[in-house]
Amino acid sequence: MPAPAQRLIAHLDMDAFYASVELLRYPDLRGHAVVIGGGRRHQPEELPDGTRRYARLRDYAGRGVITTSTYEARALGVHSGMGVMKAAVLAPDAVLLPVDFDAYRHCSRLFKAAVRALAPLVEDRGIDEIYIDLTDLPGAQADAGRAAAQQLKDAVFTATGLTCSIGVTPNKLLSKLCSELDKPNGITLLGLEDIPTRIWPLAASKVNGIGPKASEKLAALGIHTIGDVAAAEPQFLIGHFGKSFGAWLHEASHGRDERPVVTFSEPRSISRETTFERDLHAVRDKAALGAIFTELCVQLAGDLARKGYASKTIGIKLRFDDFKSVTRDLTLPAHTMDARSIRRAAGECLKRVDLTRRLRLLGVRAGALAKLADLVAPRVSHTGGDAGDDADVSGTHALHEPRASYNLLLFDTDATSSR
DNA sequence: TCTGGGGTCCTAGGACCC
DNA sequence: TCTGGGGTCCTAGGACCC
Repeated sequence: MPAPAQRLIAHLDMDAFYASVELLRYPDLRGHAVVIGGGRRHQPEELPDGTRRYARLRDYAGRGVITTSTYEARALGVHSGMGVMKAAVLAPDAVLLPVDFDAYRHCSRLFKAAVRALAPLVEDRGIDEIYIDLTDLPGAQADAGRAAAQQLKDAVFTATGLTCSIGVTPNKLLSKLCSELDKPNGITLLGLEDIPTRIWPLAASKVNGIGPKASEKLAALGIHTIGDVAAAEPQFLIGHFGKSFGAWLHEASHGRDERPVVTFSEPRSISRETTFERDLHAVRDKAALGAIFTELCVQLAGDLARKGYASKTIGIKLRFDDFKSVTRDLTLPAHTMDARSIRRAAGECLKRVDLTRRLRLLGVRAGALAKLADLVAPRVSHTGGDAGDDADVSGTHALHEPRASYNLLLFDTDATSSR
């Protein structure tokens, strides 16, 4: 019996994506330490002589984190996730630019379209990275995907003017690891036979799925590299990390991963949240908090409508001044996409939280989503008053196990609802 | 001077039903 | 006074990722 052909999976990761997009429009910053992040209010200023004046990290005051930085800034120790104020200590002269998601989304669409034109089996992994299944791409197997990877890089550059790094291996886990190995602007190919020499020396934390907590726990057990994990007994890992995660650690460390490239998936939740410029108190800042709360619900309702979903479970998220977070949620009798219904459900959730401490973040989430089209699928026509037709429709539904409730709460009729 | 915003998945206990 | 198991839904928290 012939063995099934080995898969050929690519992971494509854009190089310092947000920062690189900014350099397209501010080419004079090329070669400089540039950082993207913070709040608003630090747009470059166009001067009469045609040059620009940029904000520097040292000028910044307030909350906010670094979203991305150029490789020059990273060399100074500035990394994404770092507080801007902390980064300013390390690199006071670095240029600070505000985040412009519209621009990044535009470039994201361009590079993904360029890739799909060459290889259609693409899995979205956020704004700046994708997996691509090259297994059945004509000619790709001949050179383990090298020529295909180069073509993809060329196409991305032609479409956007941006570079990326690509890893090509038999699965997603290894490809994700490999796209990092020759960054920026690199191609890394790897076969299963290369795992001991090229994968096992890497830190365990490089594996997608081994985060800070798991790394720390592994380190406490004397396990630092992926090879250390691979050398551990599966039962030892299961004993310390549980049946599911422990077994996965063992498989992952040996480079085994059967997950397919998934070209489409329905969203599970949609949310909006905001961190306040200063911490707010439920009583003393009631008005401000209430306005923000309502605004989040209105935005969320807009997102649902735009994307064509209704939600049956509304939740809130609070973060207190001590950075502790809590969530509460409420499942409704029917799906909704109405801002006032969302606001009312979120208000019920809020009542279940102790609001003694001041708040730094408030969020609203819509879960248990159903596509609007599925909810209203069978015509709801009351024009003729044809009871027979209606009965027939609902009978069909009872038999066919509706995927979602029909009872879509489109409008809030409760005039006394809180504001 | 701390730490954004948008997601996914997993675990675990209790309710409730058969 | 003792004694089931399984399945699903709901809720809360947490790890992790981009």
